[in-house]
Amino acid sequence: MKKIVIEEQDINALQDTIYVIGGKWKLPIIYSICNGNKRFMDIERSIPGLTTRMLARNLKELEDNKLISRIMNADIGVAEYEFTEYAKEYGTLIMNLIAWGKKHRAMIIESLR
Amino acid sequence: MKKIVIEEQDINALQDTIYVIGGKWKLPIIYSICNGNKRFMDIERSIPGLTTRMLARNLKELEDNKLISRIMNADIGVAEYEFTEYAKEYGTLIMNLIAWGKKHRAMIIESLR
DNA sequence: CGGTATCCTCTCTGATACTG
DNA sequence: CAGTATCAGAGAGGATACCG
Repeated sequence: MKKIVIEEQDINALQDTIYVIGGKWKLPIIYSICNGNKRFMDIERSIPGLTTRMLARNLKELEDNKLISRIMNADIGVAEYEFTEYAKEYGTLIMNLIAWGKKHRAMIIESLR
Repeated sequence: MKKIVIEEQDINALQDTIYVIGGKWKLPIIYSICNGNKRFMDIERSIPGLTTRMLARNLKELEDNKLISRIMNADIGVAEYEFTEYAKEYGTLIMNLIAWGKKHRAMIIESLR
């Protein structure tokens, strides 16, 4: 039986982590950019139900957290969004979260049978 | 340069994960139980600003997700909450999230200087 | 095209009182 | 002690119109 020991400051770090990728649209947006969408319009159209207001807000938050970068291409007059190298370093962590989510869902479903 | 590849169903798993430990009070509550608090009153008093309503609701959600278990001790007339073995299996993941949160915070602070 | 501004709704949260 | 019930406020999110 393992023992969990967490310090108070860790809780703050953990809440920060969750906040950065939390909310209704952050992950769908990340997913969309993963799939090659770079422009505002492309991202917006790739996510059903997402409004321009929420997209603008969430892109700004992700940018503030250095997970994506906004590059204004003056030549062609459009902005492009892409992942930062910083974001890419955390692919493994994301994968761990995904793996946990899948196991968790399976466990909950099993427990309801 | 690493490439991130995420499937659509992964996004759902990820949102589930975040939902389970998201919100304002889940992590402080987990932290409190970590520190040996087992009874409703003890947990409530250990977290400034937490109301009985939110504690009751969050304990129920954590219980629904099998992360904690509620044990009614009829002999002494009190309920006790404790982590499930299931929750303990994911200590490593929690630690990874904490580590990420700390590095992330340091990076953001550094970028603002 | 790539956003802002405005208004509205709805959920989450807070304060407080009450109960077995 | 361990909650539940009720009401009210704040903030996230949605619909739509407008702007450089």
